Amino acid sequence: MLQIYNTLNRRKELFKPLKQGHVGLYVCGITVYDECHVGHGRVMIVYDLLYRHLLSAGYSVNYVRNITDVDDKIINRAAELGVSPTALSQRYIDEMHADERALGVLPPTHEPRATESIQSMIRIIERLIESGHAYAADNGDVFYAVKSFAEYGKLSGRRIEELRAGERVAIDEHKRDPLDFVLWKSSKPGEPSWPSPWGDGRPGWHIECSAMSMDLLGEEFDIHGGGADLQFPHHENEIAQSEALTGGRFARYWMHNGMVRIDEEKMSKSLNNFLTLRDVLAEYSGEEIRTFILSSHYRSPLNYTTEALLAARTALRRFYTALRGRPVPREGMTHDTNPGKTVAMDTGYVERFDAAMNDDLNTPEAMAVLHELTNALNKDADAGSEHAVRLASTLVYLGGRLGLLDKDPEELLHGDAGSDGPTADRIAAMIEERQAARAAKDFARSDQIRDELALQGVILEDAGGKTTWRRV
RNA sequence: GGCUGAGUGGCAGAGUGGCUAUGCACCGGAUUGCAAAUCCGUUUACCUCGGUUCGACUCCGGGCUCAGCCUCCA
Repeated sequence: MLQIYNTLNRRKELFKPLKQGHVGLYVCGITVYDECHVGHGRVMIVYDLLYRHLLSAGYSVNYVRNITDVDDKIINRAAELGVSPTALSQRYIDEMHADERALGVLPPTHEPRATESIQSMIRIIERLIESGHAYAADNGDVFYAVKSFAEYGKLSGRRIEELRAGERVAIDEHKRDPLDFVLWKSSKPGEPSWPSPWGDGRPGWHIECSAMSMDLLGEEFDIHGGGADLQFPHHENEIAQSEALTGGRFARYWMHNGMVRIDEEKMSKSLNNFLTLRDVLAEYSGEEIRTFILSSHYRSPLNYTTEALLAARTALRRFYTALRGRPVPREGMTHDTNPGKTVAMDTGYVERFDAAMNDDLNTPEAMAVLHELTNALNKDADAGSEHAVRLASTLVYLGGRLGLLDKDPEELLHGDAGSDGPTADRIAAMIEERQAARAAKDFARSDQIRDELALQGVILEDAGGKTTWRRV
């Protein structure tokens, strides 16, 4: 039974979907005005993991993750670069998708764009005005009246009187109350705009998510996720808009992933201390980045360091080394496979893994299960034994549940020669020569060959009378 | 100032009212021509001060430190 930490109540709760067997999941995606950074990667991976876990538990999941493709930052950036906002956002949507593929992230069921839901947003705003929760200012802006929603602050644990609106940013003179936030923004000439009852304009950020989630998941749905930095005010405002509109509940479980840090400080655009996924992918594989992100619990802060990425690389290599040369029936190894059905599994490890994942996606614990499984597998030298095949299958299956270990071990360990590395043929020839030297007890020559390859990033390993190799 | 959350061994990082997390690193051993990989074993811990308890790293309270939010942010 899955337990999820619900930010609304600040504790783990048993997950029960509204509709048996089905889950509606909404995640706040990104604003596409630049390349994704590691923090965005964490969001992608964390909710991908939840998605996979729900699927493997047998749910049908409607996973919606939006794209904000109209926003001040997009408009400004596009103007700077001299391109249209549409072209700019499309470019970064494509880049985001490429990053996701590299990280092994499954596509969500729906990926709505804000600009495709403008009519829904306008309808919601109209109804909010009718019910007295919103008001139009004389300049064409529409604001949400925060004090009209009695439960405002229930997600983030704040009280309206404690908020220091205006302390850090000048208050918009058109607001009746400093806390009010914009639902509809009048546009200046040349900016992207849509006609509305309040004049040409564009939606405010918060209303997008209310509209897109309700369009695709209904007025009330199961899980809403996003980064911890969105808790306030974004998610609080979503709740205020949506629940004021419907009079019922909006999302039932709120999940928030922790921030990625660099030098013990939040990685973010505004602090300009971010590393793009593109940067990191030049140095580490998507699978290594994914392993790094899975190494800590999703709600904890995660510090980005070279050491941590290298540790992920080491862990992954350990798994693949254990799987090397071991037959694993690959059919039926996808996320929706019922373990034990098509491939013999070690149910003990699967149960421990499930228990860890059901405990609010405890991935460090799940990874510990994989390590113990690897250890057990390494102890069985007979690759063809039924026992070894079962353990190897279980390892590949559980790795797959995390979106890992889907590569061929031999290919992965052999890696890519790159521009200056020796080719596989060259290595094979040198290994052959070394074997001859060893047979002749010419260990000086044998070691010379090994050292030479090591300098070129190739490690030789003699085991069981055979020599295998891998790139560092 | 307010609201969240966190402080675990050299590092990363789970967890539990009394019983080995796990991985990396280190040290010793096995294996190896020597290595690598692998296996076995060992060492290092729960911020601080009080309280509850037969017993607390684990519960409660104070303190200290750190991070996030109170502007856009994943």
